Amino acid sequence: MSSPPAPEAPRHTGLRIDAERNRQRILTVARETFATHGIDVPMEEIARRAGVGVGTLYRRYPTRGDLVTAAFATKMYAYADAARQALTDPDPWHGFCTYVEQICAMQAGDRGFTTVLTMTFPTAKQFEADRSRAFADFTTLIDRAKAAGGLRADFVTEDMPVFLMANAGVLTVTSDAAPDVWRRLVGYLIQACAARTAQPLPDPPAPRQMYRAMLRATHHQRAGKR
Amino acid sequence: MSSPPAPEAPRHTGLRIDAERNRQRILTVARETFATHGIDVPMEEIARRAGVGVGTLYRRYPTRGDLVTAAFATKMYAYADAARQALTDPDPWHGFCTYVEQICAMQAGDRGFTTVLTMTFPTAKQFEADRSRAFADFTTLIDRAKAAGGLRADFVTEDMPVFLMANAGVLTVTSDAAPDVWRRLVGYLIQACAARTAQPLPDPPAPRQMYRAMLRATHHQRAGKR
DNA sequence: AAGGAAGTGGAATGTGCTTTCCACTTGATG
DNA sequence: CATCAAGTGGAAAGCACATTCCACTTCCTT
Repeated sequence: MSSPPAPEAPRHTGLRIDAERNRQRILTVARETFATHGIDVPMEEIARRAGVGVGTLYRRYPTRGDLVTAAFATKMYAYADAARQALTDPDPWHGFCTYVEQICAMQAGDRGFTTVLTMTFPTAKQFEADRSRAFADFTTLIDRAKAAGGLRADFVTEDMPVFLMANAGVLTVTSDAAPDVWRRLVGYLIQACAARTAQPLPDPPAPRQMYRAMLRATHHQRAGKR
Repeated sequence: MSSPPAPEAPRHTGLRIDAERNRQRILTVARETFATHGIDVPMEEIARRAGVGVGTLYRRYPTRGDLVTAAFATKMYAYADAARQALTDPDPWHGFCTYVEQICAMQAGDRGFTTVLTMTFPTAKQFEADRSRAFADFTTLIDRAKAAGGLRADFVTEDMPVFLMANAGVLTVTSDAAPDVWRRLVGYLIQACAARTAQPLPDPPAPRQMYRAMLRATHHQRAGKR
């Protein structure tokens, strides 16, 4: 359905077949568990659900970040792909709106991904490459949408992560008890992006700043470390 | 500066003076610590900083929720008061915008309050009474702002907590590295509230739903419990 | 100034999670 | 089918935090 080959396929890992089978089980379980419980689930629980010992889990994925990026690799690819796809929409403004909704919907459907989209994992090469690709394509998307006249001129690429953080905030509180509330937020946000409405806005963040913000420790915002 | 008496004053607590002094120290320290580190700081750390033993802290405030609501009582009062004040603005739309900005700024200035505004504490009577008063006055505020023509007709009271959750999401990620980003979000949100721009929105949440969402356990969203 | 109620600190206990380590098992290879 | 590198599980150690408990101290009363 898209251009480059999806990063699926049972690529040869050089592992013994039983080990590879375990690796797959771990990934499958991690995806499910992160989706429903968020990326902070105990490593122990993932191991248990996957039917392996914690030792096995740790040997394959020494840090939580390694497991997270491995588990979300394909979703991250899909994320990048969505921007590429949005570029093919004949109506750039419609493409923009659809894209924002679609990504926020991806967040809404996966508690882990909700968080992952607001963080960076500097050591996960492919992962961050996908994010960069998404950003690059998104930048093109907004340029077009501005040129075509739908999108306000002062919208910047960095506004997208801001929207994702806002959506994450709504989702973490409401996803159980009021699972559609995020749509309401996104409705407001998208309307605020329309050129038609534009009033001046506070300055956008510098890209460097956003990067640093998203860099926060994997083990979520731990309180003060003295 | 406002109508009812602020809940400050060294009201007689029936405690021995040394005990009362400790209680005050605990509250002061809790306010500072929650503000900079969020409401999840270890009880132990608050006790240490206040120069008391954990035992003392626990006897005075048996649960974290008790301490949190005690520490934020005056801020909660100020929160409610802000809505009351906003009603005195001769321009209802301006009053609305100022109010939303002001509350979001309160969140930005206090990591603990950021979270507190997205939760309910059913057992803290005064605390929840203040919240209700804020909601009630806010409802009046939006009715006026709609009547005066600035605010879109489909804005509802429940949108405010949604905005607060969104802002909380942005703040938890950016408050260290990019502390002004929340202003950008709020800029978008407020513009989206303008009647001038209004396009149909997804349905708002039911009040009951929002309540349940904000009811989540005090010990933050713990992962899965099996 | 003495007695007792009120208040205190912090050691102790318990829980939940991370992370390491190694004796044992299993699949691949000749 | 024997060998052994690769792989495994789970016990154990360590850490951070919550929460209880009670021998001791401090204030207040008379």
